[in-house]
This record gives sequence, structure tokens and C-alpha cells, in this order.
Amino acid sequence: MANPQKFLVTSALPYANGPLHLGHVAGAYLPADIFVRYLRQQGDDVIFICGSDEHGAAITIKAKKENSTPQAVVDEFHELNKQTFQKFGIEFDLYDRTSSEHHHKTAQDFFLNLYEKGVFEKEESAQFFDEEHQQFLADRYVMGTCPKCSHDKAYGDQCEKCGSSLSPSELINPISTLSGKPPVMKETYHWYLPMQKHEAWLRDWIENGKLEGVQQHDPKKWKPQVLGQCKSWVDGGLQPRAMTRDLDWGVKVPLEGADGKVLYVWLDAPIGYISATKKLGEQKGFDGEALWKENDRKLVHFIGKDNIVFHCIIFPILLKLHGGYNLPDNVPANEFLNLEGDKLSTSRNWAVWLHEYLEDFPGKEDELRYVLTSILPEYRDSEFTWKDYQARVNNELVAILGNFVNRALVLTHKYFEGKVPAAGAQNKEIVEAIGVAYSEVDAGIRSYNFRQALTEAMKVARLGNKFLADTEPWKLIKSDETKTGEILNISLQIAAHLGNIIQPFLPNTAKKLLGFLGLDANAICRNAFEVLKAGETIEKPSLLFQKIEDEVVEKQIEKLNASKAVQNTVNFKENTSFDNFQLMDMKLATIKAAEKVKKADKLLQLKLDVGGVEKTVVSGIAQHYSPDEVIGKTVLYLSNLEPRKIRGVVSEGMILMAENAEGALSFMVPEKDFESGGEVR
RNA sequence: GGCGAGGUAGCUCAGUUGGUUAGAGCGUCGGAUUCAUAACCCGGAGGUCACGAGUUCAAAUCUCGUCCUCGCUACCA
Repeated sequence: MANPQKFLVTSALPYANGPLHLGHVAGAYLPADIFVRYLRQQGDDVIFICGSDEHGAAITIKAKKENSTPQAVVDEFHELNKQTFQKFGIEFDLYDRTSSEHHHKTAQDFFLNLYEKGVFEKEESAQFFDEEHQQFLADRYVMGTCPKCSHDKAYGDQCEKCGSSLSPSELINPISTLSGKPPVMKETYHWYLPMQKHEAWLRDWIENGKLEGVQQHDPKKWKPQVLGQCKSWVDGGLQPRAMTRDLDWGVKVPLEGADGKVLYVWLDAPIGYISATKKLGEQKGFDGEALWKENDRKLVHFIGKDNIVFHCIIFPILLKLHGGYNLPDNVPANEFLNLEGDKLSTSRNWAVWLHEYLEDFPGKEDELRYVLTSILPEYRDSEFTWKDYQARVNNELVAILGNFVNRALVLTHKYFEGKVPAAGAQNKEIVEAIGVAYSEVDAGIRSYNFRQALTEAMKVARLGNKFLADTEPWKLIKSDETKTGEILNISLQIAAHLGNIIQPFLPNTAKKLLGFLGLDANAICRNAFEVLKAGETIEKPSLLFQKIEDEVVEKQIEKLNASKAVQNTVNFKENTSFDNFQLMDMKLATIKAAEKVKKADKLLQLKLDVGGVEKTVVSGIAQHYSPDEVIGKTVLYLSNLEPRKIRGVVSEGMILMAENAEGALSFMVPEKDFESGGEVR
């Protein structure tokens, strides 16, 4: 290639507290791998970096739960994920890890550099503290009853049952997961990054691609949802972010008197990209850090949409403050991949795990790559279903791609003893179509439109099938062997280009196909149609793809449903005393009036009649009941909760609701026609 | 409620700076064919481009409003 370009490509560091699922793959790894493979094929200079993100409270908690150590947890998943990537054919230059010494050193140096520049602000705040263990509690270390769904094992940052994100102070009856005792509030301090100071240049950089007047990237090439979300954050006003945390598992804050403090993930994880590059440089004999500073090397972060703010706002601020580093050229974040109609969820075990797929479908890595590539959530959420997987494999890989290759090779063996027959005159249309395919694939991949690029690549196989159908060599052989040979020659050349063009998407298949033809992938020039010389021997082909039978996908669907059934087990709370129960004052109440609370999606303000007494209650049921359908109902009412102001309205007690597995709510109404005010015991 | 992204054929999605009868793949129906894993190839049917108004000679494409989905956010005693 005349002008090779330089790239530094990263994929989001997977968190080492669990295995990889299809959502991860479709979000950040497969697109990056296709991108990198293609650019390398074109002769570009590409470094591809990834690794395990191994710090944070979730890992220490998992360790505690399993009676293990954080190091053991991350060792397990680092190893598993690293091997899974390898088996699946995601080829990083280095799959590093943030628990490594060199990363700690790099991250500390980075922090110190910024600290010495005075970019952080030290701030005090109150946080939960475990007196028995003499330790501040990260969000995940606090457990309590979820204020939203009453799940009694919600974490301080998130309730895993209802999925709502929380802050520790919201939890009812918080307890420390270390000691099992209620924590106390205690003052602590942290270093904050005052992001609001950087709004001006950040806006110019994101919206116009300009940094200090110099064009850095083309915002038109950024995805709408990425630009939109960034603008939304900047316009909404940036807030200071804590850059440190009270925790003993992580990169220690390299300052006097900062014992028990570690760098927060915003700093730790993205710097992992840098430390991995440095490490790679040490292994390969180049200056890894310098790659981040070459002004003609483009930095591209592949991530999921949940990571946009870190990669487009926080990390760029850090890089710029540090100085010398390139800011990303693009952050082609993907949306989410759903599974069989539901969101993927590690905690609810609703996922297809990549390592399990590789076990269940040995040798079918390319099938998954193909299906995932064709449904990548590039611009909107998309959905993986096993039925769709089966249909795409059978109708496209088997019927179009595999079939064409098989036809061309079988015919060659049948009529020409497996030797490439002599070429005739060039078929201009075919040559041109191949050229178009190359340039369309190139345009697609370089603009991060991988689905489209794959479609264009598949057109080559369709072209081959059509060419065979149009020329009918199986008929022509009876009358004109020379002409038949010329047709097969063209068909084989198409197959060769097909093998070349699908290589970034389906590397194993490409290798196999080119192997049939006795070709080396690097030997194919996109501008020269004639790849195979007359007389060369072609191997007897085996099938590139097998059909996926109904039973196979049915089994996978059953497997999923089984994991869902496990999730639906009923959780019983601990026993309580009758006295405790009697403290609750529950009554029947009739809803007399209802209206939506302004500026709140979930709230209805209800006027209740409770045996002649009027009460006002604000209830979070607006997404399940409209005001109209609620009036006149006699429902179950808990009257003696402390009154509380919600959205400016004082709520006296609460309406008790039943919830089903899908999270739908239902009133509890008396089975007989009882009047309001009736006691419930 | 605020912000962001979407709402195009049964399904998955394209539709560039507004410009002839709105496209592709899958599915469906019909035809042709047998080299090929009952595969391939050709053709038909199928769309009030979420809805309403506006700008324009001309709007899926621009503007405003409404509804719906997803994400972030507030709210859930």
C-alpha cells in the first residue's frame, strides 16, 4: 500500500469478575478485531491492545463470598477470558492485566504527574465506615433493602434484582458486608478532578474536532449516539469526579498519608491501555509510550455505549492534562445486544457465554463471528436469537458462501481433474464487480460500518453463484470443453478473491478456502483479477460450513430457559417476631382521587379514604396504572410509616403492591366486598 | 419530567448534501434448473416511510407538535 496509516486500537478492558458473553463480543471485541485484521491486511501499522480490568470493590466482594482472595478471582477470569479470546480468534497484540506491577507503576506515575501539576482538588466527604474492620466502605460493600423493589440484598451501587442504580445512603437498614453490622458515617477525603473547568475546550474538541485550534478528528465520522451523549454531558454541566477511593484492592495512591486509598477506575482502567502498550513495546523492542504521542497515529477506542463518558470525556481530559498524548480519533461505541427478547444480564444469568459457545460449537467460531457481525448493534440496539443464528448460518453461510465455493471446486475436479483450467478473455463485469466489492468493504470498515462491509463481502459469493447459474458449465461441458474451462477459471478466481475479502470477518474460513486453492493470503492482490495460474492443482474441497439442525438451537434455547427458571426461585427473608409484625398498621383504603405527580414518571398522588379519614399517599405505580383506572379501588394500605415528602408532596404511608417476575405491579384487593378502614392482620 | 438515540415491507436493516415508479437480505408465493449441503438462479406479492401540521416547485430526508421504544437522569417508603 502506498500510504500506510498508523493506528492504536483498544478494546474496553473486560472486568475480571466473570466470563465474557455475546454482548461483550458484539460491543467491543469483534468489531475491533475485524477493523484490525482488515487494516493489517492492507498494510497499515496497527497496534491492538486489551486486557483485564482487575480492580474495584465488586471483585473483593466476590472473593469474600467465595472464601477466596481478590487475586485468585482475577487470576481465574483473566486466564479464562484471555484463552476465550484466543480460541475465538480475537488477536490482541497484548492481553494485559491491571493487577500487574508495571501497570501499577504506570498508573501511579500518571497520577503523580497530574498531582504535581495541581489538577486535582482535595475534598472531604462523609462515607459509610465499618468500625469493626476500621475501613471505609465502597458502594458495593454496603448492603441493605432496596428502596425500589424491597429486595433485601441490594448493593450500595445497584440492586441486582430490579437493576436500579442506587447510592449507599438510599438503602434501608444498611449493613456492612465485612462485619455484617450497620456502618457509621465518617468523614474521609479524596482527590477530585474538576471536570467543569474543561468544558470549553472539550466542547470544541467533541463538536468540531478541534483542540487548541488544530483539527484532531472529523466529528462527522463519529456516531450520532456518541456525539449526542457527549454533548448531553457537556451541556448538562460537568461535575467534579473522585479520582481516588477508600479500598485496599487497587493501585495505591502514591502520596504520603494516603494509606488505604487507591486510584478510582476512571484513572486506573484507561491507563491500562497505556501500560499495556508500554509492556508490548518492551517485549517487541519499541517505545510503547511513544506510540501514544506520534501525531500521525490514530487512537481508536472500541467500547459499549455504557463507556462513552469515560472514553470521550474523562480520559481525554486526563490525557490532555498530562500532555503529549493523542486524544482519540474516534470512539465507535456500539449500542446493546439483546438476547431472545430480553436484556443480557450477568447477574440474572441471562446470557450466552462465549466460552460455553466455544465448547458447545467446536470449530464454529466463524459462524458466530458471521452472525454477530451481521447484527452488530452499531446504531441501535439489536437482538440475538438462536433461530436467527440458525437461519443466517444455513441460508447465508451454507447456502451462499459455502455452496458457491463447493460448486466451483467440485466442478473443477469433475471436469478438469482438479487443475485450474486455462483462462479465456476477461469478463469485464465480473472484474468490475470484484473491484467494487473491495472498495465497498474498505469504505465500510474504515467508517466502522462492519455490517454493511460484511454484506458487501457476501456479494462476492452471490456474484459467484449467479455467474455459475448464468453460464451453466455443467451443460456447456457437453459441447465446449475450452469454454467450460474458461468459466471455471473465472469461478475459481472469484473464489480466491472471496477468500481474501472475507478474511477479516471469517479468518478461519478464509484460511481454509485459500488452502483449498493452494494460496497464501498475502499473495493476493486486489487489483489483479487473475490470482490462480492455469495448471495449478486445487485440493478436493471439504464443506466450509455445516447446517445447524433444529435440535441444536432448541437445546440452546432450553439451556437459556433453564437458567431463567433458576432465577425465579423465591427468596425468603429471615424470620421476624410477631411483635415486629404487629408494629405494621395495615388497613383497607379506597382510592378517592388520583393524579400524576408533575415531573415524575413513576409517581401517582392518591387521595385515600380510610374508614372516613382522608390520607394522601404518593405511590410509584404510574407506569402500571393510570389515574383513571385506579379511582374507586379498595386496596391494601400501610398507614404508619413516617410521613415523607416526595416531590414536594407529603406522603402518609404507602400502598402495598404485589410484583411478578417481570416486575409488573398489582394492587392487593379484598376478595370480598369489604369497606375501607378494615384492619389487615 | 430533563437530556440523548431511534421509530422505513411479516422479520433484520439501507436510504448520502430534500429531486424520477422508496431499496437489500431473510421469510412468503410462483417459475426455471440439477454442478452443488432440497442448495443455487429468475420473477411476483408485500410499505398512508409512527402520527399531525408547516417550509418548498419537490420531504422518509428540513421545522414544530404528538405518540411509542431504548439509554442516562430525577422520582419509587
